[in-house]
Amino acid sequence: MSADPALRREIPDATVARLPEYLRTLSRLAEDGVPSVSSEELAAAVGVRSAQLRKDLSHLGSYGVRGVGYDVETLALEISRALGLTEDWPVAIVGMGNLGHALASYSGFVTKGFRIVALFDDDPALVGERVVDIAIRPLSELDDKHAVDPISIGVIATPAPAAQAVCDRLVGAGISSILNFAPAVLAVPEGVDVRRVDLSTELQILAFHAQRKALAAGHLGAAVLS
Amino acid sequence: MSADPALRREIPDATVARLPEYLRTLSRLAEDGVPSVSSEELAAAVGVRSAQLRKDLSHLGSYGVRGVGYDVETLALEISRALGLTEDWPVAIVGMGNLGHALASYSGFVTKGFRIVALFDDDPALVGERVVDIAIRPLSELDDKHAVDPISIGVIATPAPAAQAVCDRLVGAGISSILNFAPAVLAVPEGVDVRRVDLSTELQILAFHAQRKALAAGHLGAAVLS
DNA sequence: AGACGTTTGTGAAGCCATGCACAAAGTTGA
DNA sequence: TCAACTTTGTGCATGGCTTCACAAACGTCT
Repeated sequence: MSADPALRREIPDATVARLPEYLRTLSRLAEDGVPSVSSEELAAAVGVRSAQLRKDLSHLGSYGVRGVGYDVETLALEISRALGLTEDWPVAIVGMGNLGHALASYSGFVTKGFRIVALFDDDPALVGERVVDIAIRPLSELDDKHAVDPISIGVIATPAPAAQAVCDRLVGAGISSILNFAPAVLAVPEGVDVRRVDLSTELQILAFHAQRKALAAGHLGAAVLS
Repeated sequence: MSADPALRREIPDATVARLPEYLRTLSRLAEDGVPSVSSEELAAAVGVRSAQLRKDLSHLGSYGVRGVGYDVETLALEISRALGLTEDWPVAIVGMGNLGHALASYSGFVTKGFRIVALFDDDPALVGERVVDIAIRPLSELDDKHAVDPISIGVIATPAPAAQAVCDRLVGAGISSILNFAPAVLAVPEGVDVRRVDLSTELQILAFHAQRKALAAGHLGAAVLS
């Protein structure tokens, strides 16, 4: 009757954001031959409260055994299913500068569930070069349906000024999941998901806390400014 | 009397996370010669609600003019001050593989407030190489106080297995702000800030939503599983 | 079989963040 | 000078996430 809670219920965004972390830790445990974990142990390894872990997992279904814990293999599989990693997602990277190269050869990319199927860059000096056994092509070929396999996820690794135009092309090609490394806010139609990863934003957040600590610790006056 | 609200009041983390975005947009407006913006305009450019923008800015102080809006230059300066970007933060990158190279030459790094002062890698094939005019050195020199300028922020761009050991070294050298690109949870003492940027986590979150969309759109049954 | 110890799954409470709606404050024009 | 208009700053309500605390469920040992 009731099939898969993961596909029926609503899973909170905050929970979804933590699932990859749980999965990574579970995979490591599985490699080490650990058969099962308690919520307390797993939570400690990931760095969250055990109650939070249990509540997160409860959104996927009831895969634990009371008095025992969770079977590592089973739980890893269920999280994979919830995240949609049981099927392969074809990924394309646009912008093959330093960052694009790093992303393409990043091992974590290939792990599970994702497969790079296309690399794009309009720089003639880069077109034709092969990275991880895939030739870099000009972005114009993205529109050509016959030249490109289906793509589920587009990664933008271009400079900021080019990001919006690239994004429009990706959306035009039917891609509705985009990972944006360019420091730019992208305008997209309804139904398209954009996640942004920004190095300088992260640095600035660190700087804020660093400043806070510096002020709290040493010279907590520093009022002699204006 | 009351000096700087940014240094006195508590600024919510959620607000701090948005300030860099506001700052980036304001900088672009300043370059374009725009003298002032309303909360409505700025919010639209960043992609948030105007009420949220106003509430965020209210935590820094009262820098707007009713009936007019915010002076672009002034607001940019105040956000910079709140984030601690009026002084330079020396940054070190550990792990000069593909990602480390990309980070070192990433333009956004140099923009404002941050300055790369050291590059480390223990691979003999990399030691000595110069990137952005800085020579790569072995990590052992980090401990040598005389060989390294003060460092405020450490960036970990190593493979996951090495991350914890590198982190321990950074902390041992007195660094209390760490940006971690390795897919690993780092254990650090109280008072040390770690922010993690993980590509595969972001991809997995995208995959979750993509799966959700696929199920909702097409075959919303798919119950023929178990 | 039954009692005991352990761990899950979850109601309930508290907390933080978001969004609304409006008074206060400022500008512009007559 | 005064009225009309614009936009900020904020009290309040709403919603979501986190944490607590405990009953229900399971295995184990006698």
